[in-house]
Amino acid sequence: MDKEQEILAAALRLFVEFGFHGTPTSKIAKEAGVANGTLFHYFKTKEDLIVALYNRTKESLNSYLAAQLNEQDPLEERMKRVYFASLEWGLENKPQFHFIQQFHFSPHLAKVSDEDKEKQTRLHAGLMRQASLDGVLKSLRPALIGTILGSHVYGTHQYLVNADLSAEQRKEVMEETFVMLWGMITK
Amino acid sequence: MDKEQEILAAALRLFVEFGFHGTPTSKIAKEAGVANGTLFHYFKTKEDLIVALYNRTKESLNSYLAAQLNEQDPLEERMKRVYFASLEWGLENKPQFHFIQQFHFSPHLAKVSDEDKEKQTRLHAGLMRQASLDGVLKSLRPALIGTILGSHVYGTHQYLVNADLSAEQRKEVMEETFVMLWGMITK
DNA sequence: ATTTTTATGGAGTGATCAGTCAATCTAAAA
DNA sequence: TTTTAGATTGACTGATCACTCCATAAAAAT
Repeated sequence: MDKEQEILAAALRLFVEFGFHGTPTSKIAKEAGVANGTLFHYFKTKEDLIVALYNRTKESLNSYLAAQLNEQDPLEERMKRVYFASLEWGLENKPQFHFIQQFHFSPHLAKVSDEDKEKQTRLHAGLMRQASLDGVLKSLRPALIGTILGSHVYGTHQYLVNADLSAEQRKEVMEETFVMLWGMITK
Repeated sequence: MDKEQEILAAALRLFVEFGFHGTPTSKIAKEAGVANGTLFHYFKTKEDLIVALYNRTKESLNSYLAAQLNEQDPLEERMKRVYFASLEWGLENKPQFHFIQQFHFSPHLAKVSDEDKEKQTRLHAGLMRQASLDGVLKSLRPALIGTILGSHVYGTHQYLVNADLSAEQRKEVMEETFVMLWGMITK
């Protein structure tokens, strides 16, 4: 792992534990095993570092989701795959998942460029568009469905993290909650 | 409004706009129209201020919900009332609602006492308990239902805030999403 | 009326932090 | 071999910040 990656990884760990305020850049550098100046060689400011960490984390999540997707599958199957994969990624990457939400309710959110935002929603937007064309969804405003879908994932993830269950029980919860979700948004 | 209230109100405004990090206590004091020392007379530390602000905000939300509740109503009606009231409170108090979520994903969450936590969940816990006894809910883990319920409210609120709709349209969305929610958690 | 407690002010302080800078190292290009 | 460009270091700095402290005023208690 090169120094840039080390810095990002260290920052993630510390931000989740101590918050943006609570982690000085000096501690990030020390935890990453690099000098203070090196951090600022890679990231012009602390805020740049925070935003870059967010963008790369979302990129990582999205490429994981994309890899799980089979274009031949029918729509419901693909949606289910994305749902499961999101939760699995969240369970395998708890700090990352937490960081994403932490970031969403911080003022740094405003610093994400439109271009990056578009990249980060492309996959989901595509699925939603197709579902709309197929006419399987309830005739609700698409944005409403999207938002509710997202919060359902976050909510279920939160439950899975807090109640530590066996692998089978977890799978069961995912199945149940997907059925709930699907029933909620389809005709 | 006394000085303590002024300080809390100012802190809320600034925290939502600039984050916990981005708002120095000196700015809070200035915005509240009090001296620096006065702030520390009421709150021993900045963190105390943040936690107190959270507790009082939740208290305000909960007492609003409690006021809407009619003990004679049947369970579904009471749940619907709480659902609607939560969203209405959130729309009337956007910064407060945002602050609550911002706080949830901050390390300050750990500083909320068990006693305060219990107070803040009492109302919802009571409704869930009754629903459980009545046997109207799906036989899922209660904690799962609770979590999903909460995130459904947050998600719907987020949509309502971003898509600025007329009062009737908002009401409609609330109706629709409550039906979705109710169908999802009941047998 | 006197004492005690609480509220308010604001200048002051030590610590901390984000970011700079000049020096050194590395390695690849010329 | 020499040059050049980027990578890395860590001491340093100016600014900022949370919090203190003491003076004073207002209110409450005696």
